[in-house]
Amino acid sequence: MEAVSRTPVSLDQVARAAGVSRTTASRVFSGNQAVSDLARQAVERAAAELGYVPYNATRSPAASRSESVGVVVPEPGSRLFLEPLLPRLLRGIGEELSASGIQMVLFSPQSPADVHRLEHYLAGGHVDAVLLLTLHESDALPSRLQARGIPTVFGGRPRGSIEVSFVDVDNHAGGRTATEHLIEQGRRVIAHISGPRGLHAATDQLQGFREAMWNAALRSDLVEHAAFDRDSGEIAMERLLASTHRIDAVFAASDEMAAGAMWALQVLGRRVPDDVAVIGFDDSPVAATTQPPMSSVRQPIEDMGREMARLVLSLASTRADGHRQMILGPELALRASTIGRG
Amino acid sequence: MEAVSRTPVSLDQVARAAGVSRTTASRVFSGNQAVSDLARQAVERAAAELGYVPYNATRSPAASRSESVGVVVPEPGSRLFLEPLLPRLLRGIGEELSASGIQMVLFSPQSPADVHRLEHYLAGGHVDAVLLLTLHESDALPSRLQARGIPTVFGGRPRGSIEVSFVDVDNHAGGRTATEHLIEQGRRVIAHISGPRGLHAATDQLQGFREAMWNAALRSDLVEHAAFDRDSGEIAMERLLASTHRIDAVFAASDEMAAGAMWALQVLGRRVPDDVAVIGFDDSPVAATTQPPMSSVRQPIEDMGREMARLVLSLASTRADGHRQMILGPELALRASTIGRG
DNA sequence: CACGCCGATGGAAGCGGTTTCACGAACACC
DNA sequence: GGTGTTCGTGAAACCGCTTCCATCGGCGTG
Repeated sequence: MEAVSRTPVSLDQVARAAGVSRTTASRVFSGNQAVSDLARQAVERAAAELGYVPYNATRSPAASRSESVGVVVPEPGSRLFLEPLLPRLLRGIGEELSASGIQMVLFSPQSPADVHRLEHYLAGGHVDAVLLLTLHESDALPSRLQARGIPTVFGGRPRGSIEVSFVDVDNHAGGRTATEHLIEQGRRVIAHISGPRGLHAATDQLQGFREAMWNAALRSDLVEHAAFDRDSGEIAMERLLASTHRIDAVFAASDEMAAGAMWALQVLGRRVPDDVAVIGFDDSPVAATTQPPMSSVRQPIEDMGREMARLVLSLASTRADGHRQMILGPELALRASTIGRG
Repeated sequence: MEAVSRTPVSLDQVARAAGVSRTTASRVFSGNQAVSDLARQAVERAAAELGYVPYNATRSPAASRSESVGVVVPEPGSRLFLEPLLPRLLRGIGEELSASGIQMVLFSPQSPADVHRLEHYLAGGHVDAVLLLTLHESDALPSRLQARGIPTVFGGRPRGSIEVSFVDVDNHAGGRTATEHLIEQGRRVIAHISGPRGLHAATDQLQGFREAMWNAALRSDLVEHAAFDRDSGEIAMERLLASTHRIDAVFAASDEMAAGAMWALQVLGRRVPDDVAVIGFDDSPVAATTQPPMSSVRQPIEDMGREMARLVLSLASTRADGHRQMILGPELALRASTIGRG
C-alpha cells in the first residue's frame, strides 16, 4: 500500500482522502485540539496510506516556532577548545534541549565567508534561539539576531559589551580554590603554570592564584606561561625548578600541563606529593591516569551547558528582552597528588 | 536611524516605505530579476532604515530551497570516529558546501529519542539534503527522507541495503597497498595488528593484508586484534613477538597502534626500521612525531567529504532518483620507519 | 420545549515570501 | 504611423500549514 511518490504528499491530499477538512487534519497532527476519534482514525489511515510526512519548514513565526535551537561551535579541528570541554558542553546543552523536545542544531563556520552566510541563515528564522560558544565573535551576528528578536546566550563571558546574556564558569574562583587547597595542605612555595597570556580564562585563574597567595601572605611571583599542552607544561616546570629549588607545590591551568609538570618533577628526582604537590585544572581523563592520580579543579561544564539551554529557552518563551548572566562555581576533585606529605 | 524594534520587519513594510509593491521589493533581495536602479535604491534605503532582515524559513518547497544540507554525525565524545577522521571529513564537506553557498548544518543525536526527533526534523523539510556519517543507522531515517524526496548520501558503505548512495574510502586497497609496500622493501615475515573484530573497516584492511601476502606466497597468520589505541597496540606487539622472533615488519590498522607497537619493539631491543619495519594507517599527526617518523596509509578523507557534498548537491539539483556510489583509493605517506634497511 | 452551553468541524484569513501573468510604457524597425 | 519587442512593474495566485471565527448538532437544564 505504501506509495513511494516522487512528490511529497501535502496535508490537503490527506484531508481529502480522509473526507475531512484540512483544518481537522492539521489538528490531528498538531495534536493539541479536540478531534473526534472517527475523524482522527480516518486521517491517520489516509496519512499512512499516502505516506504523508509533515512539512514543518513553512510555519509562520507569529504562530508556532521551528522547535530548534542553533549552537555555534568553533571549527572542527581547532584545538584549545576541542579537547575535553566541547563534548561535555554539548552533552549538557543537548540533554536539556532534548528534555524540552527541542532540536539541537550545530554550526561550525570555517571561514569568514561561512560566518557571513551563517548570520543570514540564523537571522532567517530557521532557529528559535541561538547559543554562541565561539570566542572570537563577529559583532554583526548578535546584533542581527537581536533585530530579529532571536534570543541569544553566550557560553563564556564575551569580551565586549555587557549587554548580553551569558553563562560562564568561575575561573577566578577555580584558581583561588586550587591555591587555597595547596595552602591548607601546608604548602608554602607554590608555583603556577598559567595558560597563554591574554586568554581570558587563563588571566582569571592567575588572578585567583594571586589572590589566594596574597591572603596567605605568600609570594606569588613563581608564574610561567605555557600553551596548555603537556610538553609546554614540562618545559615550564623545568624553568620553575631552575629558578627556585624550594618549590613544594604547583598549580597548573590544565591537566595536560600538570601531567607534563609532574613528569618533569619526577625525572628530576622530586617525589609527588611528598616533595611537591601538583594540582591541575579541568578534571579531564588525564588526571585520573597519572602516577600518582592528580587532584584537579572540576568546572561544572555539563551544568554550564544545561544552564545555557535552560536560559535561552526561558528567554524564548517569555520574550523578555532583559539580559541575564550566570556564573557557576568550581569543585575540587581531590586525588593523591596533593594529599598527605611523606 | 537604526530602529531596534521588538517585532521583526516584514517585506511588506519595506515595500510600503519604499513606495513599491511587495513583488518589486522581493526582486531586490532575491537579486536575479530586473529592477530599475531607482526602485532598487528606494528599497535598499527603506530596508536599512527599518532594519529589515529577510525571513527565509517559510520558503515553499516547490520554489526555492532552504539552501542548507544536514550532516548527521556521531555523538560528541564517542571515540573511534572522533579522533582525527571526523574533523577532516567535516572540513572537506564544509569546504565544498561553502563553495556552493550552501549552509552546513550539523546534528549529533545522543539518544534514541534524539534520533526519533531528528527524523521528524529532517523529513520536515528544514534541509535540502542529508549526509549520514553515523554508522549504526536507524532504518527509519533513510526511508522517511526518501518519502520526502530528500537526497541522502552515506559516508562509508552502510551495512544493509545497496540501494543507497555512498562515498567510501577503500580500506581493502589500503591494507593491500601497505602490505605490498612492506613486501617490496624486502620484508618477508609480516605481522598485522588489526582493529576490533567485526568492524567493517578493520575487516577490509585485514583482507587486503591477506590478499597481498597470498599473492607473494607469504604466511598471513600473524594477526592480532586490538582496540585502535596506543596501549592495545603495544600489547598486541608484545604478543606477536612472543609467538615469533623472526618478524621483520608490522602493519597496524591505526597510527596509534603502530606507535604503541614501535614502542614495544624498541623496548625489546629491536631497531626500526633496521630490524623491523612499521607502517600505520590514517596518516594522523602521531605518525610524523614518532621516532623514527612513521610511514602510514593516507586515506583521502577530505576528498571523501568533498565528494559526498558534491554528490548530494548533484542529486538535489537533478532530482534524479538513481543511486550512486564512489570509492576513493588510498595513498602512501612514506617515512623512515619502512625505508632502507640498516 | 425553549434556552444555553460545549465539543467538533470547516471556511476563510493569514504567515512571509516567490512566481506567474498581464499591462503599460519606452524603444526599434519598417 | 503601425507593429513588435523589450523592460519594469504590480495584482493576484500560490506554497503548506495554523488559527480565528462562525456554524452545527447534541445535550443538560429549567
